[in-house]
Amino acid sequence: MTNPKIRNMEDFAAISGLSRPTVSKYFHDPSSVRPSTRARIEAALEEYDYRPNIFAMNQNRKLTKNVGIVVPYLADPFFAEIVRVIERRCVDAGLSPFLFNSQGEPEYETAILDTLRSLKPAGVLFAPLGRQSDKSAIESFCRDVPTVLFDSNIEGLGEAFVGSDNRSFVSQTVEYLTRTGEPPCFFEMKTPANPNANKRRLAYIDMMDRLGFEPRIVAISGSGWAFEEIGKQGALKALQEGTLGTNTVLCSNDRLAIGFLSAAYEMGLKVGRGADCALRVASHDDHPFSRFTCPSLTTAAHDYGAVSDEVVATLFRLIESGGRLERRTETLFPARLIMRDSA
Amino acid sequence: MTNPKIRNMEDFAAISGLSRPTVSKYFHDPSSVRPSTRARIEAALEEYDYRPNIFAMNQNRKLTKNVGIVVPYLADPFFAEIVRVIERRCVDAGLSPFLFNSQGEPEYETAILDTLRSLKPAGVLFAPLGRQSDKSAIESFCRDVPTVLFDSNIEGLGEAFVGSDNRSFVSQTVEYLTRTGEPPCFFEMKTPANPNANKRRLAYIDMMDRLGFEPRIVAISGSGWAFEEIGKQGALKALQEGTLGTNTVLCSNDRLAIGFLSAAYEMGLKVGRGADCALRVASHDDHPFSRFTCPSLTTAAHDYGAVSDEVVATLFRLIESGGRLERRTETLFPARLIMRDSA
DNA sequence: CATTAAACTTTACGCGCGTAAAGAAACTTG
DNA sequence: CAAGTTTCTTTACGCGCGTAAAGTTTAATG
Repeated sequence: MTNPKIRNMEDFAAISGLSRPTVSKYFHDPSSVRPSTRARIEAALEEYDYRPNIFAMNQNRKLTKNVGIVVPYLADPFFAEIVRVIERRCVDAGLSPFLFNSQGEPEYETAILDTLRSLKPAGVLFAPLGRQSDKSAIESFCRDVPTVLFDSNIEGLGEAFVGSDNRSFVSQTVEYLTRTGEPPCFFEMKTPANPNANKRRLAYIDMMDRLGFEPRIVAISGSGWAFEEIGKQGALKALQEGTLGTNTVLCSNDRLAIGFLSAAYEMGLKVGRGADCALRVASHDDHPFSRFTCPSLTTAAHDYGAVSDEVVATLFRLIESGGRLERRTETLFPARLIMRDSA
Repeated sequence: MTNPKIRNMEDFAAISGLSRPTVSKYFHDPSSVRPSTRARIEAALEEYDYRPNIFAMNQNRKLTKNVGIVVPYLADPFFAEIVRVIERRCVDAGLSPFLFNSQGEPEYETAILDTLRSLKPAGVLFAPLGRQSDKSAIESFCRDVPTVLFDSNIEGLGEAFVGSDNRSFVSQTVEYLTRTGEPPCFFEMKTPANPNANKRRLAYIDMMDRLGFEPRIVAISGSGWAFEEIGKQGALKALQEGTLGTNTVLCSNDRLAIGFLSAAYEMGLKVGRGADCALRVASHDDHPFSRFTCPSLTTAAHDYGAVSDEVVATLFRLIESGGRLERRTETLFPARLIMRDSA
């Protein structure tokens, strides 16, 4: 079938009876050539499975079609899920997504930015580590490469930020919990890595104040990204020492809650709304596994679809307007309360 | 600081007082130049943060330092975890890992292979979808690109396979369960996507035969990668209809088991070893979350570390021997039984 | 059918680097 | 210190493609 070996675009242009610049134009944008020409190229493409050399292509293009996606911790199903959606959208739009995982480490994050810089991406979707991030490295990166931040905002950096409205998460859970039972304490890590955690704590305090209740923070120790384990140990300790001060617990995020539920189960404490239950537990994020916990977790859900859509849409706007936006926008999506069995 | 703008290797060689070919050699292998020369380059590197253009670099190199990593479903924490370790090893070895996610779709998997081909990687670590994979596409890919398969084997393809010994998983769980209680039924999807599932079923049947028990397969319906949901629905159905035929359930994998436990909890069935328990549930994989289920899950664990190590070691051997190995090796690691509370 | 715009061909240059060859300079060794 | 070896410099070419300019063909329009 593939009799004459196609070594490059020159060869391929020859066998399809066109000139190389025309073929080059086609690969840049198939609709930029006459339909009849396009048909000829695509017919040839069927027969000889030629693909332009990625490296040579990107070397001279002012703007590549590469898109960088950087997340702080890919083993967290929350990010895995968001990335899955974003990646697909990019491919559908003819872009080449390159996925990077900071693995919770600032040095790694900075190294990724360096790599990314030399990939000359048309745009980057970047969820920073947060508190631990090397701000100056990110700042310099954002100056050179069109970047959309998501999940964790860093004030003023990047061309735009897309994320969820932490206030909306907390106000809904706190409102629901106070309305249906005891006011909740707030269960979180002492030194959270993610800025969203801080926003949630502040929103909790504010919300409790507003409703006329005394805020009560249960800050557990532990660092890193093993949130479930940290939550479990923290919960065991808090439950044994009785430091919760209420029968209602609002966890900062679902992964901590998963640990909490595990601890409660081990201690024989039944969690839920029923009269026979010792505790109510609610949380935030709608982690992919939160519907399978025991009991299933009442939580405030990210609008995954809307966030992903907006992130990608912002990226496209950014690319189309040549890498810079008029002004930095911050888009926050509200949460949706999901009532399950845990509270 | 960076007064003269460094635009390319030429410029950089000039300011570091060396010739471009020498600098080029350094970037190819820092130890290939005299220590004093290396020091000069690295000093200059400190001052002017030059990085060679990735695209130009790879264009002419016969062998790039790129490594492709392809997994079937990244939102599965099992893969996320393995990838995390593998990625790190590659970076430490001076290779550039590129991560790809097949997202459970054969077309996507094939497209990734095409992309990967043009990335001219030194080697590829590839966990295929399995049954759904386009075998001929993979075969052709493996002919062109040095590939190590992992997780799912495809007979004869790739230069090597590294995975876990399904027989070892099942024999340990079956032995343990039969020894300590009723013989287990085997809970699995009717049409599993992954070939490991088939091997586990066969090992179960074989093991039960050998121990003189009647094998009993509970095959639930459902397709795709939402294993927890499939397991939960299947478990609800099986428990309501009483089709298990025993109080002991061995799930094909942890994600199904997570669904099963959720179903049991909702039905008020207590799972565990105690006298007050209605069911025992065990499984395979040691999924990152299996220690946080309620009750915590008794399971047979992959030796994540050993598998990752061996995968990467095989890749390095493959690269060093120029992309081909003398003979195709298949390395299987045994499981380790982890007794927790569910059985 | 003439006019004009769009699409194409030809020609040519450049991107940033790999890499090879030949000779000069710097290190080793006895 | 001479001989040999390693490392470096100089020179030069090529990779596969982007892209620009100028000229030619094709299609669209009145």
